[in-house]
Amino acid sequence: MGRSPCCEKAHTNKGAWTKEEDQRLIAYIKAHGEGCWRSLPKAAGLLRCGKSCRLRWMNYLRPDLKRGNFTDDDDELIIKLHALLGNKWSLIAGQLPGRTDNEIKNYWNTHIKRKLLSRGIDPQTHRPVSAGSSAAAASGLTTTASTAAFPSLAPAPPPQQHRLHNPVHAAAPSNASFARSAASPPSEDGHSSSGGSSDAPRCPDLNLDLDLDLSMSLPSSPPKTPAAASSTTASRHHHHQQQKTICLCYHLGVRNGDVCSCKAAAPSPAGPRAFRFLRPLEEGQYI
DNA sequence: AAACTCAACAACCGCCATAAC
DNA sequence: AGTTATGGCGGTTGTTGAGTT
Repeated sequence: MGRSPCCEKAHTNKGAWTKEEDQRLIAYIKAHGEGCWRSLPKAAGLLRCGKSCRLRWMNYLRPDLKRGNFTDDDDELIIKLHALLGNKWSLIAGQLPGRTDNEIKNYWNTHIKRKLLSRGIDPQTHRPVSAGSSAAAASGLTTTASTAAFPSLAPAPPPQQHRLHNPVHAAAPSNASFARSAASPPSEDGHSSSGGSSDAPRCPDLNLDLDLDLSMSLPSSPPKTPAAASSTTASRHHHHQQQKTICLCYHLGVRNGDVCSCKAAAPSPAGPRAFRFLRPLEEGQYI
């Protein structure tokens, strides 16, 4: 039995939002906070699907959004995160305060893809696109993802000061399955690789030497208000002031102890729906 | 000036995970 | 324990405006 529609489509507006609709939504959320998106439209006097309201708020109306151009640093950060996470736009957005997953996704598709292609890098695999790349791989070329994606970084020694304190880097060699799950490139057709085994070649020696400060920001305690609980994305962004350094494994949804031995403060999951947890993989199992 | 092309981005759609019943 | 409702995510499409012919 299929899902019922989230709203009565016959009585909802679609398409671009008007200024009046925006004002109604803003006013309502200012007065009542982010709450039940399903009932919000009616309560706010909007002829919109709740889902549409949520999207409009999250991607456009939220006051903490940073509008404007991405910097080169942002570009590089997005590329690095994409190399690590694939098309997990919400996770990537979590590392760029004020940016939304939709914005980053659009930016990726319109700017960064071309930027990488102009560098000769396949934007999905972060490996060289040249015809010889597969041959190079077959011949034992050990180009890491980072050097593939950032040729300019290749000659430089591994950075020390911002060396990942997250254990992905450290744990990967001792747990190849996680290394694959966290760092496996998305399939070539642009879809997420979560659909099981793929015939796309994996990069077994993927050594993401990410020069990132991957300090994650998470609520120090589970959301208590319905509004906070209703939106993990919002809470993620709203709690950037409460910086708490935890490991990337945690942020990726790996429970402490499954594959990560990091002892960093990984509090009880920040709310029941904060993450979609990965199941620890069996040896040799691929995502 | 009109027609066309393309980049940018807002919004929609379908699916998934999970809370709620 | 099973079913349904809801929020959230990623992929895709539609619209718009700028640039080009």
